[in-house]
Amino acid sequence: MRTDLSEAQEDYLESIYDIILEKGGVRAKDIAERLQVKSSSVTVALRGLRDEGLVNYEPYGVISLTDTGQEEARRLSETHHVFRRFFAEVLGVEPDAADETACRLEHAMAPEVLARFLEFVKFMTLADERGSDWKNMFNHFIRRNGVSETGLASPADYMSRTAVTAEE
Amino acid sequence: MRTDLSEAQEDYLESIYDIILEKGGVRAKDIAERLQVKSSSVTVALRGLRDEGLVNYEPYGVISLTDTGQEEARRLSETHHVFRRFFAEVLGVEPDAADETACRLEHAMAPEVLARFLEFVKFMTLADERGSDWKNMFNHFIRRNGVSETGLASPADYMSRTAVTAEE
DNA sequence: ACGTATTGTTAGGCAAATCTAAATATTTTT
DNA sequence: AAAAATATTTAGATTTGCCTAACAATACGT
Repeated sequence: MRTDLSEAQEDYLESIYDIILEKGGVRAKDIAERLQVKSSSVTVALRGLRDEGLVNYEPYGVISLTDTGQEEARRLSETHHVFRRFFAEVLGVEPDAADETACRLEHAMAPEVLARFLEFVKFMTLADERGSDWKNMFNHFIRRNGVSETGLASPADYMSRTAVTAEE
Repeated sequence: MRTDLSEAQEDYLESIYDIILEKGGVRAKDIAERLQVKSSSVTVALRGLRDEGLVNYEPYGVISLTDTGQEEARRLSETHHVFRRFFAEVLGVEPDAADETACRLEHAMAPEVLARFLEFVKFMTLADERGSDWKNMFNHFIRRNGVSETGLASPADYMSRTAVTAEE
C-alpha cells in the first residue's frame, strides 16, 4: 500500500498536474519556478514521487503522471480551486492571499472535514445564486465592524456570548 | 526582533497556555502528553521558546510564560477556539476532528485571511442567533446530497457552474 | 531520611526538505 | 560540429523536529 504523501509531495504533484494542463508538458525547471525551490530539490522530489508510483520519471527523461498520480493530483487541484474561490469570492480576500491560503488548507484538513467544508461552500454559493443577500450583508457587516488588515480586531469578541449579543 | 515561530513552536506555546489555564501550572510531562511527543522533545522546544523570549524556563525549574509569550499564546488559543466552534457547530464535524483541524488551520492562514474568516464565523453565528434558519437549511442540504464520510462526493460539481445550477 | 518511582535532561541519531556547488547532459547558436 | 548557454543531476551540508536510551534530579511512601 502507498504511504501518505507529505505536504511537500502534494505540492509537487499538484504543480506537475497544473503545469501539464497549462502547457501540455512539464520540465523540472517549471516546477522549481512554481514552487520557488531550486531544481535540485525538484529532482529529489521527483524520485520520491516516482517511488510512490505517482509520476513517470527517469533522469533527463520526460516527466508525466501515472494514472494514480493523475487521480490524486486532480483531487488536490480541485480542492485547491474551491478553497481559492471561497476565500476570494466569499470572504473577499486578495487573490494572491486566497491562493496562498488555499494551497495550505489542502493539507490541513481531514477528509471528513474537507468534505463538509466543501458542502458548505457549495451551499453558500448556491444560496447566493438563488438570490440570497448574504454576500452583501456580510460585506456590510465587515464594513460596520472595521476589520483590521493586520490581524484580529479583538478575538475576545468571538469567545464571549455576551460580547456578541451586546453588539447591537 | 524575534523570528517567526514554527508551527511546532506555536503548538508548544499554545499547549503551555492552555494547560496553565486548566491546571494553574504546567510540567514538561503535561505538554508531552498533550502534544503526543516525548518529553525530550519538550525540553528542546522549551529551550527554543526560552531563546525567543516567550517562556521562562531553566532545567528542572518552573515553566511559565513571559508577557510576550502570554500575548502570543492567547491569540493562538482564541483563534483555535473560534475555528473549533466553526467546524463543530457550523459544519457539524465530530469534536475531535474539529479540534484537530482547528489546530492545523491556525498555522495555515495569513493574518489578513484569518481576520476575514473570523469575521465570517462571527457573522454566521450572529445570523443564527438572530433567527436565521441557515443551519437547518445547511443540514437539509447535506442530507439531501448525501455527503460521503470518506472524502469528496464529487469535486467536479463545485467547479462547473452548470452542474451546480442544474442540481435542483 | 532512604530507596524507589517519577519526571526531566542530555547525547546521539534519523528523516524530510531544503540549499550550494560542482559535474553532467541537452539544446541552441554560430 | 564546436562552443556557449541552459537544464538537470549528484554530492554534501544544513535545519527542524522528532526519536531512543542512558543519565540526573526531584518527589513520595514507609
